[in-house]
Amino acid sequence: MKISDVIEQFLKEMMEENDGVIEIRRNDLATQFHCVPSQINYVIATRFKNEHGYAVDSRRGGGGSVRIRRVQPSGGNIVMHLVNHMGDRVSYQEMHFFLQDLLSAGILSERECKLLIGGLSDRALGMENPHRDAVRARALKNALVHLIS
Amino acid sequence: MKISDVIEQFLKEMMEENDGVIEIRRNDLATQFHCVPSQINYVIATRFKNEHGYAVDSRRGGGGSVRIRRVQPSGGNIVMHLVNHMGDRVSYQEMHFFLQDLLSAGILSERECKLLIGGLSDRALGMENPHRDAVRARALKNALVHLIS
DNA sequence: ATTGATGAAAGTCAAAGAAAGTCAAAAACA
DNA sequence: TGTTTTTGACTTTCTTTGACTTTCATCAAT
Repeated sequence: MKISDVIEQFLKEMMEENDGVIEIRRNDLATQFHCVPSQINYVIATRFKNEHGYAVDSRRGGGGSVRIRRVQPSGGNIVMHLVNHMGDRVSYQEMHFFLQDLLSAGILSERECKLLIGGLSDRALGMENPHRDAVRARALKNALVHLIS
Repeated sequence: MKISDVIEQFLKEMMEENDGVIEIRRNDLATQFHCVPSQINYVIATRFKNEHGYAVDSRRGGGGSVRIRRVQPSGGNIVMHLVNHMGDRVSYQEMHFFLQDLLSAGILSERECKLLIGGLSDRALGMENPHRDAVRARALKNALVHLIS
């Protein structure tokens, strides 16, 4: 049994018992499983992607930690369907279509769409393509999964 | 829970109950929370910045103290006030502080904050600093301005 | 009334500490 | 062989600590 699988299993069980949210200290977990800390990053990067329905955020520095949340079963399926059909580049136009869908499905409000349209416009992101559309894709997925988890 | 966060919380609650003005003795506060006095300076420097709507002034010497007060942005437009004072680089942590401001001012909902926190996290943006904080600053400003226009 | 000493505040700044992140080489596996 | 996993050296971010500095008030001596 691979250590990565063991850690993945452990985290997912922990999440089951915990309403879909866990908060861990990377170094503690590494100690617990006798592996290097960056192994935890590997597990998170490969097993807890947005596309799988997980939102991750973390803080560095003293008192820092990593939090992982799972999408809520209710209402999550439409969003996850979109997230999984998004690909890893999303143009501004495409984003509009996605947001239109979510708006008419009643999942996002008009204000919420506005925030994303403003924040993830070409002007806001600033960089050139293809980088820009890649950043937008990641940002949009993260935003949506974060919202419903 | 970090001691800095505890102190921040304490001061903000105190300010709530006190009409937006508090006056503290740095050394007493440090004693009360079992930390060094300069920790108080750290909390004030990171959590009570001007751009978050606080004004700090202090007197040294015998009988000295620190006064912190909430400043209402004149003209009433809190969003524009924040956007104008944001600077052209915003860290993830700073964004949290800004969003907290907007949340407690009743300008953004919790969902709207979640969208931005997820969409503009380090993970979502992907690139390295200093570029990352610059993109986040632009994106956040654009999102907020777009929202109110 | 001026000066000077003393002590009581707060301020500054950089080092140390505490976390997480990155990246690519090495190893294991299919 | 090509992909996935493991490892570890190095980096970044944030917090805590403490030595040193500056400012102010008071009081005693001129």
